[in-house]
This record gives sequence, structure tokens and C-alpha cells, in this order.
Amino acid sequence: MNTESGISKATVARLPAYLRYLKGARAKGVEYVSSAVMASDMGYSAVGVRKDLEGVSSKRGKPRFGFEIAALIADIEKFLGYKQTEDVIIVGAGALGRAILSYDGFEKYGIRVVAAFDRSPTAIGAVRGKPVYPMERLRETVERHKVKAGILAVPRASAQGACDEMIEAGITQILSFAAEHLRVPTGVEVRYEDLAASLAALCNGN
Amino acid sequence: MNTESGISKATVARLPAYLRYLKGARAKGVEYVSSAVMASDMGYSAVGVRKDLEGVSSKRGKPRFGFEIAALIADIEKFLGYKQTEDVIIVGAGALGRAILSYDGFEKYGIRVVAAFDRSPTAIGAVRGKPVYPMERLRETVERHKVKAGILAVPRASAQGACDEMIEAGITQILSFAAEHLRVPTGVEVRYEDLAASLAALCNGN
DNA sequence: ATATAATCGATAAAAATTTATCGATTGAAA
DNA sequence: TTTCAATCGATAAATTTTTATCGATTATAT
Repeated sequence: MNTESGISKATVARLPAYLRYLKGARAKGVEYVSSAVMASDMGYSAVGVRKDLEGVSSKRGKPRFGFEIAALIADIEKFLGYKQTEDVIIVGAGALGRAILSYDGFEKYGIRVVAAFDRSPTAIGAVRGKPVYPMERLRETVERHKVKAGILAVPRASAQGACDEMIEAGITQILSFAAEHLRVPTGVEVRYEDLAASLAALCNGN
Repeated sequence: MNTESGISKATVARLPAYLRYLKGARAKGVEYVSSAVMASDMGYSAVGVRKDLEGVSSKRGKPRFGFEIAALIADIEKFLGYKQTEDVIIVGAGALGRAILSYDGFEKYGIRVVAAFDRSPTAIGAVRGKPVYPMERLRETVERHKVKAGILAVPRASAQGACDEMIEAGITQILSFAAEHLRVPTGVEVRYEDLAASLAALCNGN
């Protein structure tokens, strides 16, 4: 149970999946969906689906119909905070950093990528209209846009150093793509996005 | 509890984090680490750490010392199946697909990326020695290398179609980067890697 | 208007996971 | 050699999460 919201962590972890599913259904023109159908399509249990939704959505499900898709989407997005926009930066403008920089799906999640930063002069410039600055401009940018969150997309060997620079610049939340444990002071939160580990888990059925 | 192994799903989900941490410690020349130190460094509880490790590692912890890092790493990697190598393919050779294709950290996880595939003729060629083939060659490649797992890195609008082609070619495990719910027949497993959702969760503290 | 079947929400039970407690072990120091 | 403090492993308790049960609701068909 998540003290602040009264919604379990397990439920919160599943909400993005509901959103993905519900948006797909909406795109097909469906208006209502029952917990049983959702459960079947997503590989959950119907009771679990109802429990997940009960805490997040104000709207109750209608017997014989199920849940109103549009309302669910709105409530889940609101709950997850996809409404208020957050500015983020990327450190590392190699292949991965640039790919993330050019991804245009962040807006729907209330995220705006302000810029990327790189140590190498050859990386400086712009990608699809988003600027790539030298690391020297990190602090200034973070301060000006009041950025709290950053994506770390540098090679493993540079990860801790780049992480330190981000924190020094004022970043307090880091999403790291480097398979390297990061030491950070209290107050800074790190999450790891280990693509290789995810893939290996899939391959090996973990 | 994970029926087959006797190790809880929650524990399995944490194992990559242990690995990341332990490898970092090993790189610094440390040989032993106690559950208390691990817990503190990783934000877990000491009892939890001991419980996690007890099922995965054959080696017991030594009072006054803690756990032998090298042994833990070996046992966790073995448990997660990082030893036997799996071939995988990538569908979609845009910025993200190419970034993944050029990532050289997969080997440590027992993963070998065979090739990427793309519909667009301009994407065909090679990236850092890895070939990018036209979609027509997907089935042939999957069959020849007995590939089971694939990475889906195409735009949202093409996701379901590309997914269908992968399944048609014989892929049964898909790691999708597209924020689109995929309908797949039973026997096919999909995992979603929704970067925007992960980032939003970090920003909003979910 | 009534019966029916699908569906929900609430409550209870079961299972999984985390946290607490405490005696046992072990190397180091007195 | 004895004591001591750090650390573990095992057991138990508490908490969280999932699953089951069942009466209540509501559109549809008769």
C-alpha cells in the first residue's frame, strides 16, 4: 500500500499497461470494456483488474457494460501525473541519447526534453530541432528550466562521472541506461533501465 | 513464489540490481560485502537482502565478513541464465533500433544480436558490423539461427503489423519499445519497455 | 413487467512478500 | 584462551497483494 494515495505499488506499476491497452481500444472506437475482457487481453485476472481500477478511477463500472474507456484513460493519466509538464535533459548524445532525443512520444506523458549534453565536440549541434550542448552548459540549462529529472545515456565507464555532474548541476532524479551501479547522495533517486537485462530476462523466462 | 525455482518473482526482479551493484564492488577490488552494506547502498533492508541471496546462491554468508562477491556474481548470472547464449533480432532500424544494434553490452548477458530488419530500403546496410536486412529476409534469418526473441523498435503506427510479421516468422518472445498494446496469439510473450512511461513515473514519483 | 444473464463491488480467504526477533557462528582483540 | 562485536540463518509476525465468493445492479429480451 502506497501511503500517500491508498493505491498499492503493484497497481501503480500496472497502470501504464492499462493505459496502453485502453488507448488501443479507444483508437478502435470501443467505448466500454469489461474487467473480464481486459483481464483476458492483458493476462491479468478480472478481479484484479477491478481492484486496480477501483482506487484509481472515480467512475464506477456499469453492470452489463463494464468501464467507460475515455473516463478510465483520463483518470489514470491524471493519477500518474501525465498532465503537468516536466522538463528533462539528456546527458550523453551518442546513438542512444540521440535516439531518445528524437523520440516524439514524450509529450503525451507530460514530458518535454529540453536538450541533450555531450562531452565530445563532434556531438554538439541539434537533432530534430532539439539542441545538443556541451557539458559546460548543463548547470545553466538545469537552473533556467528548473529541471529535476535527467536521462543518463553514456557509456558505462563514464556513467558515475556524468551522474556526479548531473547532481552537481541540480538534477535529483536520474533514469540511467548504463549498466553501472551509481552512488548518489540521499535525496537523489536513480532508476535503471537495463535493456540487456530486460532482454535476457525475456529470453530466459524470468 | 516462482513455482519452478522456489525463488519469488520479487526476488528475481531484484537480481539484476544485485548484479549491477556487485560488479561495481568487484571492479573496486572488494571481495566480501555484508547484507547490511548492500542494503544500505541499494536502498533495501538487510534481512531482505539475505533472503534474496539465500535462495539464489549456494554459498552461505560468513559471519564477520558477509558474502563473497565473486561467488554471488557467478551464482546470480547462472540463475538468470546469462551463460547460455541466445540469438535475437531487431525489427526496426530507425534511430532507436540502430542504437540498440550498436550497443555492445549484450554479450555479458548471453545475448547475441544477429541482425536488424527494416522496411525502408534506405535503412538497409550495416551498423558497426551488424547487418540491417530488408523485412523479406526476416523469416529466413529467424529460421536459420533458430531465433526465439526479437526487439520491436518501430513507430507506434507500424507496431502491430511488424509484430505480426515477427510472429509469422517464428518469433515467440517480443520486447517492444512501442507504446502500443500488441495483440498476440497464446504462446507468444510480449514485454513492454515504455521509456516515456518510465521517465514519467520517475518524474512524478510513482 | 419480469426474467435473465452479464457484470460489478464488497467482503473474506489465501498466498506472497517484507519486516522483526533472536540464538548461533566466526574472526579479531584483549 | 576468553571475550566481544559483527554477521548470519532460521523462525515468526506483520504486511501487502492476489484470488475467491457472492449478493446487488442493470440493460436486454421475452
